[in-house]
Amino acid sequence: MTVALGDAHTPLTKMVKDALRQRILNAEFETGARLVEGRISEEMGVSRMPVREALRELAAEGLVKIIPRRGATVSMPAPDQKMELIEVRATLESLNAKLAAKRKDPERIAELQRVLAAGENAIEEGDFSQISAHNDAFHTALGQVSGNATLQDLIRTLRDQTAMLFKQDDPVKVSKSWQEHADILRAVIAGDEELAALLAARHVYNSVDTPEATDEV
Amino acid sequence: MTVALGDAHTPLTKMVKDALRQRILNAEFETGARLVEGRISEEMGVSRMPVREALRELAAEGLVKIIPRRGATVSMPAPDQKMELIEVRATLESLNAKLAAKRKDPERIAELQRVLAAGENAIEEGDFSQISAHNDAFHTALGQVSGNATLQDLIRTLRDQTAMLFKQDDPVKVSKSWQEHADILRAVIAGDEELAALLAARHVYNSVDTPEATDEV
DNA sequence: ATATATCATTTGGTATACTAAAAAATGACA
DNA sequence: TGTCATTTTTTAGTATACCAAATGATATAT
Repeated sequence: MTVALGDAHTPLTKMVKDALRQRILNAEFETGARLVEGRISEEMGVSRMPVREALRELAAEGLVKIIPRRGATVSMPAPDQKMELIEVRATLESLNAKLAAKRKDPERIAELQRVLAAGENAIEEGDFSQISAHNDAFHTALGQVSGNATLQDLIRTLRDQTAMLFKQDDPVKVSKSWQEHADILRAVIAGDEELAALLAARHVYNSVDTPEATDEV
Repeated sequence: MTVALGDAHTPLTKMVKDALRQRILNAEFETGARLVEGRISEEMGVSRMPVREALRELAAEGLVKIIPRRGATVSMPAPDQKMELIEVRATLESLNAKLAAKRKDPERIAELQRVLAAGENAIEEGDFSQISAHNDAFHTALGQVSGNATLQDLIRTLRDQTAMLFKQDDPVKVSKSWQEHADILRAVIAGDEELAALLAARHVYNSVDTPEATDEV
């Protein structure tokens, strides 16, 4: 019984789950890789149960695929399923922006503007290390404005599921992306629901990491 | 160790999950009721583990709420959360209809028409016992036409979560509802994406079981 | 050499046992 | 009589144990 992640007071399942999610999203486990309960539990120094539960929960989120009596693997969405995910995600992000534009709660908007500025700053200074954190922050803040918590949960899940499709490493694309954030924000502030919705949807499609940079569609 | 649901070959977790879902949706457990692992496992004649997993899965679907060290309860969405759910569901059903109208695969459409006719028949004959089954069939078939499996999963989950808001017992409403189904289908067949989307969204809002029949909003 | 049958190993499903947190009950004191 | 401390009971979290299904390996027969 190696002590590694064990002890500590928060539910083990949660810790295991977070650790696994991290490693999956970091591509530390490649898609399709088997996630054997026993091996992971041993490695993390916990029993199989928390691992098992964590895997189930990740499966519910779509990051992991479980086949009865076969075990868990890192799920690899088929190409057409990727499109499906993006389609759904675009729709929900669109709704999110629309709701935000409808409510445009001043306080939250101010917060949103701070986050936006922080992100733009980072880019100007060429600091791309925190980009995905800034990205998260912006989208979270936007979610706060829209005020639909249920929607936020769904979007977060979809974001995780599609994370690997949005590898942001090209500086040009990143700054383009933040330009779009600013545009969305402007539409929200103006209360232009339709424009905000449109821009948000387009933002998702634009952010997809296409193998080669094709501008035409 | 009472034999009740035990033995049988499909994973126990699934059986327990389905049984619990059933009972929750049938309001056999009222919202807010505690779902104690030990009690349920005893009652169903299985060990706590499958029950535990089933509860977790139901929690992921939103039917159950779990608080660490406190256990599970039948989740009762707050009034404003209900609106959130409906808003999201309407949006996704709308996307679904839109995609269906875009693809309008002839075979699937034929199937859809059969389901629609069956439902209309049942209503004409005054057979309301199978209404929710017909409803499910129609929406499932429509999902087949749209072809986005990911979307179907999400919609199904949302449908379960909002099931209690759509108690269909008023015959007048039921037949109205099927009228709307027909309208949606017509739009899909015509390939009119926008109309299909609009009607589907409206259909969700119209189907909400308002305590008293207020036509104005 | 190939195919099939048998066996061993791995691994997931389920049960049981133990621990510790939280809730309920009890009792002491003001 | 009400409030607080203490004990008891309940219940969720975790670990371990066992079984059975699935997979891979080996041997045997054709």
